[in-house]
Amino acid sequence: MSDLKIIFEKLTVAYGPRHWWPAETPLEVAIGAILTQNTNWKNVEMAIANLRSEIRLTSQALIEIDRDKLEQLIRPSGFFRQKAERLQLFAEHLSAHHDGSLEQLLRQPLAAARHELLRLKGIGAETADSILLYAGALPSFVVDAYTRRLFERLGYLHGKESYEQVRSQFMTQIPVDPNVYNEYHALIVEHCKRFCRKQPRCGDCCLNGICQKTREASVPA
DNA sequence: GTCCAGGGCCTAC
DNA sequence: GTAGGCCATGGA
Repeated sequence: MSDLKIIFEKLTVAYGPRHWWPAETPLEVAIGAILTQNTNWKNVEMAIANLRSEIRLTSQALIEIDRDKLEQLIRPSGFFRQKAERLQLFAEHLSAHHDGSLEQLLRQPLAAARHELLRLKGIGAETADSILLYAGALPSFVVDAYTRRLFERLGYLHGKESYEQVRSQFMTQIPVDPNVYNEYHALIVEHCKRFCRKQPRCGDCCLNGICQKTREASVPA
């Protein structure tokens, strides 16, 4: 069994199934994925609550709402001007090419859907993979800052790998299964929120023994 | 007051 | 191709 699978199992035992990404529709997942760019999820929840209070979360409603109004509604999520533009460009793309339906975009083969998302302004690799995985249940592994931080601490990454390199490393070593990718990413986030923030606070965590950082910390100076 | 959070774009080199 | 600056809010 590969190390990545062992780590997945340890995290699963420690935290249990996460059933991640609270959202009612695929489009809502995509909205959250854009709003959470470099932003705390709590702030995103406030922004989505504001949106819900004013409009239905449909591509048409996102297109029709006044830009300034949209900016004010999503303001708590930060970077509100560029995120408002990204939301409207995304909705306009869906309207122009998929009858306003994200589900239709996601019915394509994974590679085609990913390529299409990556061509949109404001949709980078992580946001695209989050949409593919959490909105479309397509097996595209999500690499985020937590993934890098945890696996650098574990000694599997060195910080110089590209996004695509890290992604393919995961996708070749763990089963091609959206349920596994979904859980794995969610477990990484849960673990990092507890133990691997920027300011290291290694504690008695479930990965003791295989974490390079923990081993280093336990060696007397 | 400072640091951090579920990134991505643009520019310069 | 890649390093650095910029975008911005709210909570700890």
